[in-house]
Amino acid sequence: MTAARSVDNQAVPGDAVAVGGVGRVGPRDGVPPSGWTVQMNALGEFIRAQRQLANLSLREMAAMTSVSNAYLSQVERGLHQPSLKVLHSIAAALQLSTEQLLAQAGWVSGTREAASGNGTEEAIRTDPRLTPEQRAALLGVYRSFVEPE
Amino acid sequence: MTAARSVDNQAVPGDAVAVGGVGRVGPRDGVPPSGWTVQMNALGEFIRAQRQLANLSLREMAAMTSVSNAYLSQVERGLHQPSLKVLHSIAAALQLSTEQLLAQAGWVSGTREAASGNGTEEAIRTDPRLTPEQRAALLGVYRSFVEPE
DNA sequence: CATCGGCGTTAAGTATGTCAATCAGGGTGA
DNA sequence: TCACCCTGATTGACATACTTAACGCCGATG
Repeated sequence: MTAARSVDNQAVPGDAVAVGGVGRVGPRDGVPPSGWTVQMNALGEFIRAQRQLANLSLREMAAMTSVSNAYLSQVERGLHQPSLKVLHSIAAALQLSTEQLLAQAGWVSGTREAASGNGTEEAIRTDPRLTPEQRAALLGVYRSFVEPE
Repeated sequence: MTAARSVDNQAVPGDAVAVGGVGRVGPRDGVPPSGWTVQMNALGEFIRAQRQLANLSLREMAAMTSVSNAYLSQVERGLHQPSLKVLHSIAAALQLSTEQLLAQAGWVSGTREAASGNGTEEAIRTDPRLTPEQRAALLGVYRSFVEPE
């Protein structure tokens, strides 16, 4: 765990995936014909991560998306493939574009700018809400993260 | 049911489908909770057009996509909302990108540029070069900077 | 004419997405 | 302690996606 905020992670018996290991999911294109459940899993984990990052409970998100918390739970755990409609609502609630969600699920290969990753630097640099000192600090942290050595 | 459909035979193209101009209202709405059949219709028409353009019969396309011709027919007629899996197969068969199909269906808003300042948050959250922990940490710092309270 | 084979559509069945109600656990305050 | 309220997870009922087997129509061949 070691997340900044203690996310009350109450795993049940069996406790599936700890968020620790995976690292990141790369956008891989192609048509994985049978490796399907993998994508559901990746999508679910991504959604859960985003939701927790936004400090939303399942029920809060359910209210925003008009999707039942029960189903959201199942989607996040990779038990179901959500429809377009649901996916779209989720993206809206998380303030993401549908494409980004789809990219995470491995469905859509495009996503030019998100893949490069240096969009973050640019965003920080041009963020009008930050003071120069804050900008510098944030950039420093970010660079220390992404810099290999 | 509701065979409000004229008996016109399945003559191939040439028949004007001009049903009074759908008119693609605007890229403004997200997903109008109830007005969503419009998009199914648009998607279906687009698929049918593309298929005929490629000189494919429903059964041929069914073979390529591993989706039954019957279902393809219904999708093209706007009777059903295909799942991601099916949509992806269709896109492949028509040699289109999934994004193009989704765009036609009106699901992806294309370029979502929100200059309202949360661009940084989004960039951080979707940066593939960050681990989940790093994301959470960076986001925490950023929020502490811009926090209004 | 009759038969065959292709076309798109329909009917009925199965699989899967989705919801409302409920459960078990944990934190908080009286 | 107990009573609350909120968290995520489960269950059973229903709606929708999807398939297989048929139908009616048309053109080509015999």
